[in-house]
Amino acid sequence: MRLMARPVVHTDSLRQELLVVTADLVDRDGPARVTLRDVAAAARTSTTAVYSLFGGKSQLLTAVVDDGFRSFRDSQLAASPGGLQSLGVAYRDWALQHTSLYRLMFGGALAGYVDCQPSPEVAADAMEPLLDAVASAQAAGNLLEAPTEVVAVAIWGQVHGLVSLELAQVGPPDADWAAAYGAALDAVARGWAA
Amino acid sequence: MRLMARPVVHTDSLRQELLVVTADLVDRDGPARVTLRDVAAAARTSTTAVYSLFGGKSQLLTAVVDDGFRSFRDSQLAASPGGLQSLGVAYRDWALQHTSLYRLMFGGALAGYVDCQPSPEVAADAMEPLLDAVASAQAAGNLLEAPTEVVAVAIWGQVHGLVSLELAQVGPPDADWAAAYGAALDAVARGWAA
DNA sequence: CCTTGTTTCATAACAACGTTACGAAACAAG
DNA sequence: CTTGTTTCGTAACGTTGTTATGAAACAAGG
Repeated sequence: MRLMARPVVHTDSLRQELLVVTADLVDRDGPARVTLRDVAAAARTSTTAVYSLFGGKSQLLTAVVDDGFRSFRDSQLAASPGGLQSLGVAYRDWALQHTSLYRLMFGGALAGYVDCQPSPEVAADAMEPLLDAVASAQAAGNLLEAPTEVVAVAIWGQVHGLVSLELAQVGPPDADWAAAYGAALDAVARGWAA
Repeated sequence: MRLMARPVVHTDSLRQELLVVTADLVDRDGPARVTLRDVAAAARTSTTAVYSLFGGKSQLLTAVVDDGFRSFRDSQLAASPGGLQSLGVAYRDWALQHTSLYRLMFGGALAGYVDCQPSPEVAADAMEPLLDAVASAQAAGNLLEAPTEVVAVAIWGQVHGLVSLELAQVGPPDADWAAAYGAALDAVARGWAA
């Protein structure tokens, strides 16, 4: 029989708590101002918990980013019935409702400031609604017959780029981002129409 | 007459040297691994120089980013005679040749990991070739008559998004980015055609 | 009930970073 | 040579991620 010792506190529920608390801090103060000490204090534990449950700060942030991609996929799934345009609108809506998380998800990996690249399968899952929409639009003869993945990646990039320029506030200071986004969605639709 | 004291070493040429050295380090090790001590050592000076010449690390990085936008604008200007498609190709070429810098320019601001947002007028200058190309294509009747700035921002975003997804390696692991980019440029052209 | 043994985790130490404060270095003037 | 002033390299500080240490917590055996 196994010798039981001090009871385990670094359990899976604390893991969840740490994820929530970290996501909150990221959303409130931005990724840069999130420290392990703050995370631990907010979860009423010590920094050791992060190391025993995640392995370190980058793995914690990676887990937060993965959760972000899952939440994003859910919102895409909900918008799926509306077709491609609806996916595009939902994309920006989600990003504007989770600005800091979106910035961490894409900007973090881009800048290389944290080693928090999303797990490939999670990112792939997030892209699935778009892939399906592209495939069915192609099947219906409404979309160009280029390889589905190529079309989907291209559309994703076009949509992501506008949102990320808007969030980074790079570009003309008085830019009308909503108008630009709407016009871009229309252009995307026209550009890929069969 | 002014009382001369210890000769000035923190001169403008040292400022340039610091910019070059920092850009080198960013390009070699990525923005995250650049420390002021390394920068100072590489420029054979002390960290004080960064503070007296720039004010701090964020201002140094901002200056590097601004230089990046200027170099980017030069490459866009060189591609200007080829029209919109040529600008698009040059965009990705420059990004792939200055990956770390590009990541810092856009990912840094997006992730908020450093306070290094580009100076607005420098970013605006970088966008000028695109604005001009859009304006003249509109004048020639080849492009939609939506507000020039809206069209330009939308196109920039579409192009930037694909490049940034490629650099961040977010997306399908076996994605054919070159193909996706080429197809996207064609789609952009079709989508905004008059 | 106390001792022993084992596991678990909070605290404290460590190294590295950005930043600031200090004081030596370097030269003009008297 | 001394004094005065400016300049900048060195060293100190506070904070960060990470690691090491030892106390806390409980089961088993006497």
